[in-house]
Amino acid sequence: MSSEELAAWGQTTAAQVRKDLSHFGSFGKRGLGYQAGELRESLRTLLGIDRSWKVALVGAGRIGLALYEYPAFRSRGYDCVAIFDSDPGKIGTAWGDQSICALEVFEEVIKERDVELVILAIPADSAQEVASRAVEAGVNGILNFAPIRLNVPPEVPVEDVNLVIELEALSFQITQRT
Amino acid sequence: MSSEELAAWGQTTAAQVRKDLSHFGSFGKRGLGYQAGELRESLRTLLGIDRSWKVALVGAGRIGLALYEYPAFRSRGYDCVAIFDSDPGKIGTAWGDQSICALEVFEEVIKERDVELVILAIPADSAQEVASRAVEAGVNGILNFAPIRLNVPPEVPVEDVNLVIELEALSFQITQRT
DNA sequence: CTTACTATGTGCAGGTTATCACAATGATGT
DNA sequence: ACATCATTGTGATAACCTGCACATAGTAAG
Repeated sequence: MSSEELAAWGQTTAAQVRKDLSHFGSFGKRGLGYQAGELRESLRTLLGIDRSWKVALVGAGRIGLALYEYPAFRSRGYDCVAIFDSDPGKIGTAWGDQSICALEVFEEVIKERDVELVILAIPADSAQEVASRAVEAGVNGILNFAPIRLNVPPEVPVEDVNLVIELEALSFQITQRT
Repeated sequence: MSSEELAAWGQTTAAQVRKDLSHFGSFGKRGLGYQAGELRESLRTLLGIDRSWKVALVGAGRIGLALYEYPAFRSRGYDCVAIFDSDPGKIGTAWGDQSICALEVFEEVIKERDVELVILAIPADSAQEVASRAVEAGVNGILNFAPIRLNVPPEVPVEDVNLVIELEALSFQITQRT
């Protein structure tokens, strides 16, 4: 596979592909291109996705459920090993093989099950508190669906998914188009 | 409100705030700062979010449901005026005040209800087809949850939300941290 | 009215990112 | 063995973005 092909696939340019890859090493053969399977495995290792990650889901609402049932999730090695919610009516009930835990036992469960990533699918007003507790409990990264900027130490990466902002970005581009 | 305050709020610098705003005009008063409400309205107009947008949801699965029930959605002026699904068992049933339509009547309904934005919450293998049909039917923008790069004409903006990539970005950052 | 003060808007400099273009290099065929 | 061809990896160049620093302009007080 040539950088040209990879570029077409990823909506970028051949030079960009080569520069980006060269940042991490030399993966191709001159005159021939890249051996796809081999490149794939190198990148998987490099990106840290050649292993499985233990994930906890906070928030057993509709977004939480959608994520929990998302097939690509498990197939890509993200194992949900705990679910939390603040609603007493949900605590103790189960989704699949996971029973929903109370936030009171958050730290305890996180440590016990060696959770590395936390997904926050809760309202904005409780997100900061849970995020701080997660960091304190030793979590390594946070995927945040709450529409709020989390304040966490810089060594803990946070990825934000803000659905409203995505829609607003569309609105802006359409408005500009004219 | 000073650019300093705005910067602290948005996790950036005062100079950045002023530069960004100056791109679109002069909103502040020297020696005084920005009048928050006034700035807010100017930006809303600028971003095209000072009005409501008609949205169609394609895919009445768990992700679709989570989005449909997401309160921030409607409160920000995004009105879901149609829901589509390919599952015959779902067609005709209703979510709230919206009855689920078949994809066979997609173009018809899109045009009839003046849909401007389409949210794709369907599997990757049917996403491209629906996207093309949406563009053909005159839709102005697409919010895509399918893990695939959509091929659409450049005048139709697409925003991608790829949950797996978000998690993988976290994995990468954590892996690099060491 | 004048002076002191505050915070904007912006020219400039530094740094980062993207693009170009080509020498280096390995494969292929004669 | 040699020439040809294809495609990489990378130095040089250009475009872009960020942050600084200050002249500018509006406010407030005496």
